[in-house]
Amino acid sequence: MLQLSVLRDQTDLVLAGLAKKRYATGPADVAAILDLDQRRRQLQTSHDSAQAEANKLAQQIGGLMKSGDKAGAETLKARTAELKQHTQSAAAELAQVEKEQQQLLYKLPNLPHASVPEGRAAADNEIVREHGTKPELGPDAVPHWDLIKKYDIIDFELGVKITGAGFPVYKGQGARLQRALINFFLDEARNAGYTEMQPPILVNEASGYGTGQLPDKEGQMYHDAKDDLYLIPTAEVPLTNIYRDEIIPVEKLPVRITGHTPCFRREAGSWGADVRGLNRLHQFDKVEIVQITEPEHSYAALDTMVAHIEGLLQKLDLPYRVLRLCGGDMGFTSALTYDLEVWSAAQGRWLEVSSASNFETYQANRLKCRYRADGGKTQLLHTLNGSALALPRIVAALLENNQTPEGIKLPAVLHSYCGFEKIG
RNA sequence: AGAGAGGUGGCAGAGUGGUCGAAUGCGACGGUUUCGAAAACCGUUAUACCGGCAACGGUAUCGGGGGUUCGAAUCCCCCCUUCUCUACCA
Repeated sequence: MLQLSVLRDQTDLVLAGLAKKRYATGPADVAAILDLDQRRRQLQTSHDSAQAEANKLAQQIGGLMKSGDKAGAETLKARTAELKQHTQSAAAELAQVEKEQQQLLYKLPNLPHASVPEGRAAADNEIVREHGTKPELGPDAVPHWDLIKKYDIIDFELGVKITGAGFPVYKGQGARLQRALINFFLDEARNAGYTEMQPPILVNEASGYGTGQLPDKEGQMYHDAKDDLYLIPTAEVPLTNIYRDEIIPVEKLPVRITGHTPCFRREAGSWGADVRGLNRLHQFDKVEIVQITEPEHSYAALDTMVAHIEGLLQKLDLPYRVLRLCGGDMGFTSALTYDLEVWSAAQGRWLEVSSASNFETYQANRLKCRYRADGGKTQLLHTLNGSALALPRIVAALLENNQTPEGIKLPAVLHSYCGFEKIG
């Protein structure tokens, strides 16, 4: 959520940012918010001064009652009745105005960082760098959805039977590979200074609001109506919400945490050729890294996160590229996002395996996640997160890129984690 | 899930309708003292919003929300949560 003070004091900057993000109704929404803000402040002032008078009178009435001056007390009571009417109507209108303003604020996306390229869609994203060489596969090479059947390591039909489409069953070496990757990613994160956490994978409504999944995007999450809990779409939600309503002591900064969780996405619609096999699932595993930093350090932190993720891909020997997302393709809450994509040799295309973002104060403002700068006023922190990494497409690339007639040869770094060197 | 008891500031813990943003203690911070430290003493020690250039003033907040009242930490209702016992389970 954008800060009101920024909307007020830097309106032009906000409008330019919203335009870059391709947010159509920016000017109208901002104007409406500022109008409501003016009204809100008037109401607040009027309410507060009436309440102040009423508080004084209440004290005087108390004094009169004690001294036995019933008549005097009654006179003052008449005045408090008037005041009460005023404060009540002002409070009611104030609540209404605040609610409207809040709803409009929730609708506004974050402003993009200056380095974010202009653009509307994925084709406009900026390729920052490419690393590694794409493997040359033989003529017999097949996509991962054929490989998993050949080696019987991931079973989609079985998942359909148990749950439904998009919930695969990992079997034998497939299951062990999953566990190996999770352990590898967590160990790497820990070695990079992230504290490992195991958060709940169901979250309440307040947490959904904190990181920006709610309102408006509830359709993308599975929801348990009976207990009003949401299955997390990413560990970002519980991990970041650990720091909701916290004033973090400056010596504890930066916060660096990591966690592995299953992730659940309803992904309504969008089925087709691009989403075959492991490319898009309703349930998948992911290791997430989260940082919370002072504002002046957040972009350096984002760079270290991207470097960490690149290190993982290098150790897995996967060719990858780093993209800086354009304004139109970025997430709603992000100020700057790098996507990392690995080359899927048999599909002949890039697969997104990680997204690392700096949210600046956008989430922190919703979360009320603050610190105290130099003993002075509290100030909003910057939140960041990145996938390090999401498993399914990594698995897809590992299977496809490393297929040989003798089986799938896994990268050396995974041998001890898996307990085997090849699949098949 | 059933029964009972609780939830007060960073922590502990008073406070059952009136001047209570809240006693007291601990902790933390600043100062006096000291060569330095401890001890002692003095002072400070929440968050948000509104007004103000500021100093400062106002309002709200005693788990959350609503209600009664001129006035609520205190009374009433709903919800959340913690503990004890029972039930159930991993």
